[in-house]
Amino acid sequence: MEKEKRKEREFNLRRAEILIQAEKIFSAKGFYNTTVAEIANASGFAIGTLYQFFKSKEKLYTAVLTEKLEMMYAGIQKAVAEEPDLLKKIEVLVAAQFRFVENNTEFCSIFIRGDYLSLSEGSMELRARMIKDYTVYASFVEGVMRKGIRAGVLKKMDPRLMADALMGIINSYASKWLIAAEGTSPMVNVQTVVDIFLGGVRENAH
Amino acid sequence: MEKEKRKEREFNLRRAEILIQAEKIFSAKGFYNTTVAEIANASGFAIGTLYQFFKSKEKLYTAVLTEKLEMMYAGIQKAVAEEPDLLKKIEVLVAAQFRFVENNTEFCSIFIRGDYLSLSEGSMELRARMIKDYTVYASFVEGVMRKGIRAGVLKKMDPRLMADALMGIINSYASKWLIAAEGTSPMVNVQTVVDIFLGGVRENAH
DNA sequence: AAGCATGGTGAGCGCGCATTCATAAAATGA
DNA sequence: TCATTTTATGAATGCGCGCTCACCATGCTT
Repeated sequence: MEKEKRKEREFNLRRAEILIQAEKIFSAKGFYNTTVAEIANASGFAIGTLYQFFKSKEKLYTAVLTEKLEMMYAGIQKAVAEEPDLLKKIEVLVAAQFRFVENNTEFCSIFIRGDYLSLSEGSMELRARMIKDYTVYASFVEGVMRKGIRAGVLKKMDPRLMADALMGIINSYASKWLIAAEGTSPMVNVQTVVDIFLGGVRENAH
Repeated sequence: MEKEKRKEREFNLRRAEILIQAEKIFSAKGFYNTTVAEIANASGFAIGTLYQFFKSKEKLYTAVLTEKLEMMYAGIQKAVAEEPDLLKKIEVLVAAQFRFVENNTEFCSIFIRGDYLSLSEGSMELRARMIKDYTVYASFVEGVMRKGIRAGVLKKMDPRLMADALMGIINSYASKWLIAAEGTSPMVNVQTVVDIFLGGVRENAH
């Protein structure tokens, strides 16, 4: 029946609108200082209406967090997979991550705040899911490193430790940019990250 | 007057006991899921008594966070200053930081949780102080890099970006260890961090 | 157009918790 | 020992906010 489809489309539109507003507010004030009334207000619905889309404030927060995060991980993995050159894969990864941060500052602020680490009881679920998603992604990065090692373009070293180091550098630059973000793009640092990660900072003998 | 001294000593002892218990609980459950009653209970005081030591829950949290953090920064800076060799300064820095993490897991968990990013209104104070302390520390690390560059042992590169990269790697390893911490010491990774940071992960031509 | 149903509404309920303060206990000192 | 100051106590208070639910409006069917 056609009706049903339209209904569903509208439902999803409304839901998406709520998610957008929630993202803005959670990003500005954090989970605990955001009220459901505020989100309802911003998205033009009554409080009760929100509860038709999301069972609880925590579920709403969970949706904001997980849906985009999975998109990000998937997008990066796709971009990296499409680059054949093993060393360039790393550059593509860094660039993809920075691009995502640049285009999703509010979302990333929520992520960095890390309120999901502190939700009570009920949402060990969310915590677990975030950790799982992260682990899967980290394993992917580790895989990139492993291939590099096999091919002889990267040093023989625990690929997981390599992956952690790269992700740490990226995270550091991204966080700094999110806090300071003065008109610049994080993309200007892609090459620096790659250079440091691949070649280190030591001035080698000439 | 001698009395006054004893009073003060006792006051500080009680205060310290409260801080220790608060650290434990905040670290386990986060700022928002910890109740003042719980802390009072754990430290063996009545609720009202806590308020003679700390004006509010936020002030208590602030004290837990800032007092040790300043110790950490000071300790690391001292250790690094005492090492004359410019390259070894970096190793000393990494080791000092990891040692602190190992000996202060509860405190570091609170720090990593980052609830201080989400406190409302009143504690823009705390947020500002944390950022200031961090900035000062980052400038110190930057100074270490700058000296290395001047001396020709490090590449000519923005020393602040170098510092951010190093701190990012350290942070990544430290966080991972705090979450997983299975009997190992984070110290086993000092050399890896230094190696990656100084020499990168690229297999250079032979 | 008149019922019927589905979805929207927001005032109010209930609860959890930070904070206070009247009172009790302890310390001080004469 | 008693009067006085200082410190400890935890029941009671007040408030903020997540969530519910009795009612309303819109649209669909006949």
